[in-house]
Amino acid sequence: MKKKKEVTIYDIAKKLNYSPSTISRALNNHKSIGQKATKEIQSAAKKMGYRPNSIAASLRKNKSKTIGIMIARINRPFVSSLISGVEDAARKAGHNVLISQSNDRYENEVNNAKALYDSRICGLIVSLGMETKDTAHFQQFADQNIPIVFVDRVPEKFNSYRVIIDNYAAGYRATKHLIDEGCRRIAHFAGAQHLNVYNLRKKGYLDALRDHDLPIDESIIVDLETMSFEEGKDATRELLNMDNPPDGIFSSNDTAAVSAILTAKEKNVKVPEELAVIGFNDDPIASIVDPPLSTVSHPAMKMGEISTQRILDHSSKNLDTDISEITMLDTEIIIRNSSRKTSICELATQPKKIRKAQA
Amino acid sequence: MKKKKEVTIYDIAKKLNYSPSTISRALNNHKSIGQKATKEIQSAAKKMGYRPNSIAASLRKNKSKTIGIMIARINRPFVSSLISGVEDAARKAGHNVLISQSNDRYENEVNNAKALYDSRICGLIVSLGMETKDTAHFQQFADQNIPIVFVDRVPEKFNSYRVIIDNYAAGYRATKHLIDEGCRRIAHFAGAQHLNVYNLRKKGYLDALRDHDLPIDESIIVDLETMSFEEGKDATRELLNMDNPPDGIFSSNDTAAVSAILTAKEKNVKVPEELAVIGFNDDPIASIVDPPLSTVSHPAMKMGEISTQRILDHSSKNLDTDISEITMLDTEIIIRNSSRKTSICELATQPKKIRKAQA
DNA sequence: GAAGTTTTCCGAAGCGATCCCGAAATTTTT
DNA sequence: AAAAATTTCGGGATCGCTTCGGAAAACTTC
Repeated sequence: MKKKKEVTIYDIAKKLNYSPSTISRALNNHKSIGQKATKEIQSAAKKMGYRPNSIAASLRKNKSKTIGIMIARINRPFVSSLISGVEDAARKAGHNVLISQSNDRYENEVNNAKALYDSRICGLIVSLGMETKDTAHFQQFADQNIPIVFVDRVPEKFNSYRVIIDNYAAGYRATKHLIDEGCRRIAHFAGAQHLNVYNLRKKGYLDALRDHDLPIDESIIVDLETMSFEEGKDATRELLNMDNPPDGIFSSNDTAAVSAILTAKEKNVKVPEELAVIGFNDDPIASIVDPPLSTVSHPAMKMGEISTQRILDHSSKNLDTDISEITMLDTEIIIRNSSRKTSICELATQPKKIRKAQA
Repeated sequence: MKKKKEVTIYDIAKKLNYSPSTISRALNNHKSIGQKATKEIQSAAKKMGYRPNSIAASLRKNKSKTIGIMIARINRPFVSSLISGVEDAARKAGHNVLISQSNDRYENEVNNAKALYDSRICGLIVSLGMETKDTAHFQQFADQNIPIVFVDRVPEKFNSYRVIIDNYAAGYRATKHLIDEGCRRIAHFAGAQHLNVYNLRKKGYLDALRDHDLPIDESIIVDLETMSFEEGKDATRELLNMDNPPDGIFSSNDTAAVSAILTAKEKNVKVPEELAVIGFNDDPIASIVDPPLSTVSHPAMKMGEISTQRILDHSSKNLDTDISEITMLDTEIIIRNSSRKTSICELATQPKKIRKAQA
């Protein structure tokens, strides 16, 4: 196992007849080191193939430049875009990104929290898993003044940063849009209600119905556990088999919404004429399905960037973790043909943005 | 900035009247420590809220339990699934995963390599960026006996691990499938030819044509730079405007293939009757587009798991990096309606798997 | 019971960098 | 030219953990 000896600051020190401390400072452009010395040391370091050992630096400084991410599953459009945004922003600031996925299992989330803690991350970005109802496993970070940013799926109460969208407003507007298009009996695919995102979207849906004097029928409000394609399919079948089937569906995600469209087509129910559909997330499949799916778009990547910024700011300004700062971002309702009953029919692939859900 | 004092092994040592070395060993279940002592120490550690500092351990042991990933962009179906597989496997083995994306820029790839090196990862998993033609920036890892696993987009020559699919065979079979369905003039959307994946798929395409005595027409072989939706759209338009338009397209990814389907529909060209289409990757959009897209499926998550396993094995067996081991995985051709001209028409959403592209 | 084995634990030296404190060298001021 | 101020650099402790080599304690064996 051949292995080149790694070059350390001691090696450079010996070679140039400086002390290790001077080398360290010179490499970090410390002002107390002369210009010639700094230049000499830096070029020698490069020539010798020196590479800083950030593990050693982290240990000594007692803080790392690593941001941890906890999400349920990476391979989902929203999540991977979120992470992409985090990585971009972190990299620009010279930070690394450690990922961990819980696969929506609470137990994994707890263990991942430990693992991330043990590697002494300087900040944590979390989107809660499906099963998570308790947040005690995050306390250890707060105790050590490690900033936590909850994104999208956030807990009710936990002093920390929160980067979210206005789910209530988005749910309200999505529903209102269907009403505006002439729907009078709108079903709802609701997700796990202990999660803020699904809970608030449903609230928005309910209030929109109320405000427009439409009856609320619990039989067409379906609580889907995982909001999967199959669940959506089954739910749509049942809805369409009712004596009094709905003329619209507001689904809290695109996966279930797309399955609704496909299932309707299978049963020769015309979308949007007989069944208008609107989803949530603006996943790639939304613009591909036929007819293209109206939906609510999340600024996923931007949410990642902002979350990262919160952590960087927190660290640089040396703030305390017991603050509670909420950042609420705009959503956009994207109208496509799956819900366009009355409007003039535009090109299917041309999304038309209406005014923001949140000013 | 309140901050609970962190508990170290010294704190435990003082409290229980043991030496720090004993604490360390007990916590690691070292056999040279008595059972009662081990149990006593471990329970005290838990009670005191001790959490190991893996940074310190890494420094001392001169190796970390962190696997680095370099990819072009996270928010793509294939890549995010790959990463998901890596994370799952790594987590099971008690390792962390550091991610970095180059956004297909060579310069970023070089810088990310430095950053990952500086954090002393124990292994690297790479899928090359679009611009990357040179692999010198990976040499530093090999020099330190840090295993590198190239996945999917791999370099021609570099002693390391490689986890790939048989792109040639897949390209051949995809093309042959179109021929079998009756296509006689098959266009090809080819990606950047310095990348193995696109290069080999094209080779397979060419050989399939030759073997079936079909002419090769360079004017319907389109080199798309990024294989984006827009590029695919433009290319399809041009192809369909030809005096002698193709009756089939084999696209090296699904994005461009889907754009071909949508563009054809726009121009009232019937898919698959007048234009059969087959893509590559089996992205979620493939099964959603109408008609559903035939494609070649990658075992993305499994590729991630295998890559991780290579690194873990390498570390545990203390192997040398100058080996060259290739793992070639099976692909599956998934036939959907976008290419089903002759076969009995089955349910659109029912993929039909034909025999493996590679035995 | 003495000698040999085995088990159980400790001391201390690092891993590679950072940074406080002080000293030496240089420049500026009087 | 001496004193003061400034710049430039070095010594050495330290971050928290691991591990080699050895010693003390416990247990075997004849």
